[in-house]
Amino acid sequence: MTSRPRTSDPSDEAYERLRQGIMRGEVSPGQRLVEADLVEALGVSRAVVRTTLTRLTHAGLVEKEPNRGARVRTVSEEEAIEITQARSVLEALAARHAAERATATDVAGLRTILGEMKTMLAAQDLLGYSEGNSRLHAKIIAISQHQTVQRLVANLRAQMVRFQYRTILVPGRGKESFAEHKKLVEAIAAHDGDAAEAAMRNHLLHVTESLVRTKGSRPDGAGLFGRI
Amino acid sequence: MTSRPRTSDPSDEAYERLRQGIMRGEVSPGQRLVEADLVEALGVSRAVVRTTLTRLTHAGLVEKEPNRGARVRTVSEEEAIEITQARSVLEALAARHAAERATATDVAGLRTILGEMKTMLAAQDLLGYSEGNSRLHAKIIAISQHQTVQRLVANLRAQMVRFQYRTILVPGRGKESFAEHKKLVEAIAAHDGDAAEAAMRNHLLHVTESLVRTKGSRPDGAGLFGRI
DNA sequence: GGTTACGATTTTACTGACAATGTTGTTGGC
DNA sequence: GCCAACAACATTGTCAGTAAAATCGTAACC
Repeated sequence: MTSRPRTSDPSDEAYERLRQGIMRGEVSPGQRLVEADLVEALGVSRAVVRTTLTRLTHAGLVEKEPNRGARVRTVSEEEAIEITQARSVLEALAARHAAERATATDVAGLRTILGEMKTMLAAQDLLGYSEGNSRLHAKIIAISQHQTVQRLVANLRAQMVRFQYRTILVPGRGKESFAEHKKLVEAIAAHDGDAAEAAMRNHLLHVTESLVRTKGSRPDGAGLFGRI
Repeated sequence: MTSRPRTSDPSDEAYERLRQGIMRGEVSPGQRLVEADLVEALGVSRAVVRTTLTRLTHAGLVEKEPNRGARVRTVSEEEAIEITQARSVLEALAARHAAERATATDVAGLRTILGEMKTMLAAQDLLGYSEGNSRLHAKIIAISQHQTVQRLVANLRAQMVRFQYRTILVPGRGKESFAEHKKLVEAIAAHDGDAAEAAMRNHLLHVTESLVRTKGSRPDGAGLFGRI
C-alpha cells in the first residue's frame, strides 16, 4: 500500500520525477526505458508509466519505436546546435519584448542577478554562474510576457541539459559571456528593443560557436536512477 | 519523406484523424471531447483515445483539466499574434539557412510554386493562393534542412488553422503578399542569407499586422465530426 | 563452419472492469 | 421564492490481466 501524500496526481508526479531523472542525467541517453522497471521505480501502474512516456516523447526527451519500447533520446551535437539556433531567435524576440515592457523593478531584478553572476565568476564558481545565467534568461522571458516563446524555449532547454555546462567551460568564455549579458541588460534598461534583440542574438551566436568548438567532448553521465 | 503505404498503428491513425478533424474545424473550439464518444467515432479503445488526447494536448490543440476532461483548445487572437511572431523569427532563421543551402533545383522549385501562386491570385482563387503560400513556406523550411525549426513551425502552424484564411481576405493583402514572397525567393536564389531572413521577417510582420487589423472577425466553424 | 529456421522469453499494446472525482437535478428548510 | 445540502448520474483516472509483436538463443541443415 502506498501511503503517498496526495498533494498532486500520481500521474503528474511520475512525469515530473522521470523528467527530472532524465534532465539530471540519472538515466543515460540511449538507455532503454522498460515499462515494468519504471513501474517499480516510480511506484505507479503501467498505465501511468505509459502516459508518462507518451508525454516525454512529445517533449522530445524520450524516443519511442512501435513495439520496441522507449529510450532516452540522444541529442546529437548537430541537434544541439540547431536547438541553440532556434532558442537564439526566440529568446531574441523575447528580449525585444522585454525591452519594450520592462518596468524599473524588472530592470532592478535583472541587475541584481547580473551582480550575483559577477560575484560567482570572480569566485570561479562556474556552476553557480551557469545557474545565474539560467535565471537571467528566464527572467527576461518572464518580463517579455510572451507565453508562446516561454513555452517553446522551456521545451528546447529541457532537451539541452546534457550540454548546459559545456560552453561555460571553454577557457575565457566566462568573461565574454558576462560582458554579453551586461550589454543585454543595459539594452533592456534603455528600452532599446533593437539593441536587446541584437545583444541576445550575438550572445547565443557565441554559445553556438562554443558548442561547435567543443564538439566531441562528452560530459559526465553519472548517477543512478533507482534500480534502472 | 518516406512514403507510408499503410498506417501501421491504429493509435497513429486515430491521432491523425482527430487532429485533422480539429484542424479542419469539424469540431468547434471549446467543444468537450468526451472519451466515450471518441471511442465510438474513431472506432478504437479508450486507451488509444486517451493516448491521442495526451498527444494532442502536448501539440497544443487540446486542453485537459484534471478529472474534467479534454476540450478543443481555443486559440485567442492574442495567442495567434504571439504564435505568428514566434513563427516569424523561426521561419526567418529557416530562410537564412535555405539561402545558404539552396541548389539550382531548389530555386527552380520555389519559382514554380511562385508562378502557380501568381496564377491563382490573378484568377482570384484565394483558397488556392493560400494553399500555394503554405507549400512555399514548407518548401523553404525543407530546403533549410533545419529539423528543429521544421518541427516547431509545424506545431505552431497547426494551432493557427482557425486563422489561416483570415489575413489573405484583407483587401489588397494578396498583392502585397505576393510581392513579399517574390522578394523572399529572389533573396534565396541569390544565396543572400541576410536578405532572405529580412524578407521573411518583413513578410510575417505584415501577416501579424493583418491579424491585428482583423481582430474580432470570426471565420466559419462549420462541419460536423461524426456524431460528436 | 556459417547460415537459416524455429521456439522460448521478454516487452509492448490492448481490453475490460473498478474506483475516484466532478456535475447536475432534486428536495427540504428558511 | 431562493439557497443549501444531498443523492443520482456522468466522466475521468487507475489497475490487473490477456493477446500480439519483437528479440534472442538454440539447433538443425547445407
